[in-house]
Amino acid sequence: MQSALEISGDEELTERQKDVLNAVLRLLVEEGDRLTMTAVARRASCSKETLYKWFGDRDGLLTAMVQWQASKVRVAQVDRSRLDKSSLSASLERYASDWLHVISSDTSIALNRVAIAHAGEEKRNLGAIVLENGRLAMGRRLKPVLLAGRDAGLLEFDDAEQAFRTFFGLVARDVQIRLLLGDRLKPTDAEIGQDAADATRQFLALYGARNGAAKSGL
Amino acid sequence: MQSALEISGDEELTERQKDVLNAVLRLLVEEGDRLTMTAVARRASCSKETLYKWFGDRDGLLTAMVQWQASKVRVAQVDRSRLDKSSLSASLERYASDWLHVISSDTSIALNRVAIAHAGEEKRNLGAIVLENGRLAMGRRLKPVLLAGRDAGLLEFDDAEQAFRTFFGLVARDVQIRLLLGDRLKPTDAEIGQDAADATRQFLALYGARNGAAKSGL
DNA sequence: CGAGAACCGTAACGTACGGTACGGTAGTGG
DNA sequence: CCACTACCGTACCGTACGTTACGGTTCTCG
Repeated sequence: MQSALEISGDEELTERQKDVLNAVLRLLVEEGDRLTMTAVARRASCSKETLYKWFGDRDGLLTAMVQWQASKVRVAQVDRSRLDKSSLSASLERYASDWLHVISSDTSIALNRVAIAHAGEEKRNLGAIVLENGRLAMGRRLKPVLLAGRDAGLLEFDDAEQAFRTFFGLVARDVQIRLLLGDRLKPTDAEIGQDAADATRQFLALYGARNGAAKSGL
Repeated sequence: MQSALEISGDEELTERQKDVLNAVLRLLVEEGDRLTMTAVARRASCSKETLYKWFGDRDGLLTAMVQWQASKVRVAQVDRSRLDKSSLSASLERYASDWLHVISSDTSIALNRVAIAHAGEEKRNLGAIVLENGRLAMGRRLKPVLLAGRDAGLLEFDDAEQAFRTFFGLVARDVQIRLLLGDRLKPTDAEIGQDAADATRQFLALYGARNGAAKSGL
């Protein structure tokens, strides 16, 4: 048994419940927000009564699924020891590549779509959950790397948040919005690798030390 | 009278019909995709019968509204004569500022939300309409400016599309996705001006001529 | 003025779907 | 064996909302 109103996501979910949430996710990728409770029950081979007992209502089911997925977002951590120019560059490139893979995935697209559709609602704001565990979590993870790079004299910036946002822009560009709007873009692994390398090179050109010409305005 | 299936958007719309679509837009900003035909009729002071006669069905109404709005997206055109470093910079900054204003507006957010929610549907793909008249239209308008800048020896790049996408990333960064997900961000005019100036400066640092260190990878 | 079109306001229809109830089965514990 | 729990499958209920129908008003045109 499980209270219908959990906050943190993955805690206390049984395997069976995760199976159900997986079914929800698959259905969401296929059908978008039009999925029905009946379809979920059939796909997960469970009864609607169970769905309502576990998750409260339709919104609770979607929220649980989004929280559960959000709790799984993990991007490679970087060891901040022995930071030199090439290891910093490699870390940034790794981040960029991971991030591009995430936002290009079917599940991320489906999740962001449903979160955007339900953004700004009073209770159970899916947009806030996805925002917190997507874009904002990325910022929290990358910022220490940027600060370490500055401490090591490899980067120059005043505001780590501004620097991160620039990096974000150079990496993501128009990819996410185009995919969300249904553009058939789907970059290949090779393209993602290339884009990550380009973005990293551009970021270092703008914020790398010994490049006074390109210092950010802030 | 009007066929329910128009393609290009603003043609053949009477003032009264535009009033109705304006009501739809206002309602969409307030309520999102949950707006009902009854609410539209009440807000627009028209009968549901009229709505159905003019627009066919609910989807047709939303499509007409999105097309109509899309047909209104116009960003300042730049005169390509007398292109020098400062006029190019001013043009880019103007573009960046206009674009940030657009994507920060309530109507753009509402429109993109509904388009994303309905993206990838078979018929009447709102995502495609918004994509075509938003991001892609921006690209078509800015590319000639970039090419003119290259012809004038002010910019260096191989692929105008790649250069534009970088500019797009530097300008938009995480603003659009955050707003779509419900983040209270709402940059002020002053912030937009600052961001536009920063993005332009960064873009010129990367792609401006006489800056060999920062050439794009492609 | 009369006929008809265009439209408003509202009542009515049909249905899809969220949510509930209930009977049936398997497992568990005493 | 009995009581109990947890669950499946399905039938069922209530309602919101898309869609249609219709009576009444205004306007145009002859």
